[in-house]
Amino acid sequence: MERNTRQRNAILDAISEAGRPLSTQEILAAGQAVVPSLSIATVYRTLKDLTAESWILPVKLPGEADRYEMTQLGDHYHFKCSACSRVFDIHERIKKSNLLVPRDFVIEKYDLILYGRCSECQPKP
Amino acid sequence: MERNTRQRNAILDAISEAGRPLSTQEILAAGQAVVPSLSIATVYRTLKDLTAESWILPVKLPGEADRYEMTQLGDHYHFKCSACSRVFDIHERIKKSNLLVPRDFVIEKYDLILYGRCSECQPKP
DNA sequence: ATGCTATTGATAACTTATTATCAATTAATC
DNA sequence: GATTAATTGATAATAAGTTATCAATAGCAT
Repeated sequence: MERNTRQRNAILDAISEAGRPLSTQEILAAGQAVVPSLSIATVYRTLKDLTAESWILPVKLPGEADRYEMTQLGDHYHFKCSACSRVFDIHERIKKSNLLVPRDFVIEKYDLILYGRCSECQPKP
Repeated sequence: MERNTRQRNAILDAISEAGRPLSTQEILAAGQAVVPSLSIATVYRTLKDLTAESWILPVKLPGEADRYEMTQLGDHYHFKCSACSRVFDIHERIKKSNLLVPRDFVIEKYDLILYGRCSECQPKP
């Protein structure tokens, strides 16, 4: 892209300020809070551009559409709340020595996805 | 289902003998080796039935269609070869103490997916 | 402020995986 | 072997997410 538009800024701001991966619908809603006319087509277009320019990265969970987060977050994994469906970043690493595979298999990377209840979704005592 | 058909037997045999999760196309190919007329519609129908009867389970990887494996395998995780695209079972566990999340987050379950090269797909030295 | 053209918004089209349809086939019973 | 209804095969239909289309809008340079 060559022009600085309100839509593009709103989308990148939404992702940048979320602190967790956002779905396209979450990005649309957050963007429309700033630019009410924002359309889902522009969201997809802009996500594609921002991804190509390495500002953001897709976060893939099994059976779900891609979410997006800023690239500079470094290695981490993800926690999905089974109640509110939000995904959170977990900034911890697993010791690679804990990842056992048969000899002759070589690990290049791995994804760890945790499922459970986030702090806001604990069952009432 | 109420009848014992060659198609159903071929599909369940394929999954049972594979020793790893199979995609619908792999199941179709393996089944057609026994029943050449086997159609993809029958594969999907039978997978649905076998899943409902708990003979098999879907294996979900991010961004990919479900694969299927036998249910009795117990807890384990999966390794996908980036060269041949096959998925293998890894019968190891992670120590739960290695899974750190913020306080007030409660883990219910997790998926660990490894990516790399399987023993048959190592780069030539 | 004007003009040019990239970008947007609305929606149709597309994609890939899966499911529904229905005539033909076949397993199970007699 | 004939009967009958469940199952199959071929293909159309569906679903959900994403992309393409194109007239209208709005950045940016002048």
